Amino acid sequence: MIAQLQPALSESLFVKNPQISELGEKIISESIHLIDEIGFEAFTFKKLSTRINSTEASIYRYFENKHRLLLYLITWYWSYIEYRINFETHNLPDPVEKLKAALRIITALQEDDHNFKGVSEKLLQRIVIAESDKTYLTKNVDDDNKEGFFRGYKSLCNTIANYVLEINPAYEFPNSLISTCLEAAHQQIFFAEHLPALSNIKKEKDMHETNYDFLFSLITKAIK
Amino acid sequence: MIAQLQPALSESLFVKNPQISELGEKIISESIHLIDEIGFEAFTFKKLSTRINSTEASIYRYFENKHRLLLYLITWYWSYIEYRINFETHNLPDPVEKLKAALRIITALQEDDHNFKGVSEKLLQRIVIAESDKTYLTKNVDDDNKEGFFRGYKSLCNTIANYVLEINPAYEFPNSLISTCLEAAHQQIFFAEHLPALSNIKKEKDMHETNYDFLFSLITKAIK
DNA sequence: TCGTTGTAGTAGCTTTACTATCATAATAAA
DNA sequence: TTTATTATGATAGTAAAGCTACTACAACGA
Repeated sequence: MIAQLQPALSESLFVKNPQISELGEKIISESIHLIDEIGFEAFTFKKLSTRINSTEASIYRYFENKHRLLLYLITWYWSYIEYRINFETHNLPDPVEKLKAALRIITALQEDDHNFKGVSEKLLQRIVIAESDKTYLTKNVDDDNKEGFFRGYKSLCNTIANYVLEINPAYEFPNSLISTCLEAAHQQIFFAEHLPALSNIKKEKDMHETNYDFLFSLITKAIK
Repeated sequence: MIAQLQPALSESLFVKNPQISELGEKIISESIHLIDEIGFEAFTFKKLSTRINSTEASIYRYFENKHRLLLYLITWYWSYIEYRINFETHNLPDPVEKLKAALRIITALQEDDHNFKGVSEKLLQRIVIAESDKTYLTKNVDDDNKEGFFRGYKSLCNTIANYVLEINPAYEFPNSLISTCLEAAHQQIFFAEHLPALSNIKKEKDMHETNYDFLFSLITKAIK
């Protein structure tokens, strides 16, 4: 299981694999907490280092910069989601059921199941909601893409787009539809919490269920 | 016309109104060029000041920081879009036609029509595509929202959501649907250009038309 | 026990983000 | 015409961010 959860990380996402040393693990688990607390802009290696009783320079030995660390965390999250989707859809013959299962996993509030030492899936989901778009909204997208940093996200999008094509092979925009919904899946939660005028999802009662309903009906009607 | 295009900017978006002085206008027009060229992260008041032969301190007299300047630009863009939508839909009785007109304006490649001195709508649209999400993806969203900084965007979303309700008063998620589509409208262009695996819109041929088709069919099917 | 390698810490540098002070030119009010 | 106000510019300074060069040391295999 843990081997599965080691994401197929493009070699160059890190300078040195953080999963093989104690310091590396502390960097990962504490960066998740710190980014969630203060946000990615205010997050620095300096702050992280004092928190884990280490030094800035030591963290730079694992990650070239904080942007790469964020990319690592987000990539980890999506590969974890894709692993769970593959697991859950494995014996489902009906593509509609596969689509439902995938959407359930994506929209659900993640619980910490301690699959990997120190990684909080719950906090990671909050980071995905608030920070994931920043991984690609940079002037380096094209280079980062060439390096394969977005492979995990693209793969997830493609997996689900293929369910769509199984349901309706004639639908013209499967990838656009799914990327739109993957983005909306976290955007709508963010809007519900911070800009409620932009959403009909209410913060209080089963926001994640409502989000699922919204997206599932959006997809199924679109591809009918 | 120009009076109309002066966006209803919340007072506190700027320290001093940039529209009333030559320096202010240079700050606006050149910041658009500079942000488009080097991206918002690399953009600094220092770089902007040397470019307009002024000083950092002078720019700080207009905007508290670069984030507020970005907010100003994005707000300007959306109020310009809403103005054009109001203008174009003014005499349309059919809500479907209003929806179409709005979506056309949003998805179209903007042309510079020199409505306002030095402001390039074309470049502004590119900034919206690449940078607009960064206006709200911060730890300050709630405060910024209380200050009314997102009023323009929320108003636009609401205007179009009302067309949706006119078409189908029973539809449950008008605001979620439209905010999803407003976001997708620029995301899909970004994906087409930088992460093509996430989109079926091809960079070359009438990408904006295809984007319109994708979004229009998405909305109409969703609310049927 | 020597040398290689891996790992972490110290110290420094440059840039960013911002503020404070002073000089001066232009404009408006008395 | 003098005076006050405002707008910009010049200069300098601070704290933090982002990054790098250098050094220390422990573990290990030969």
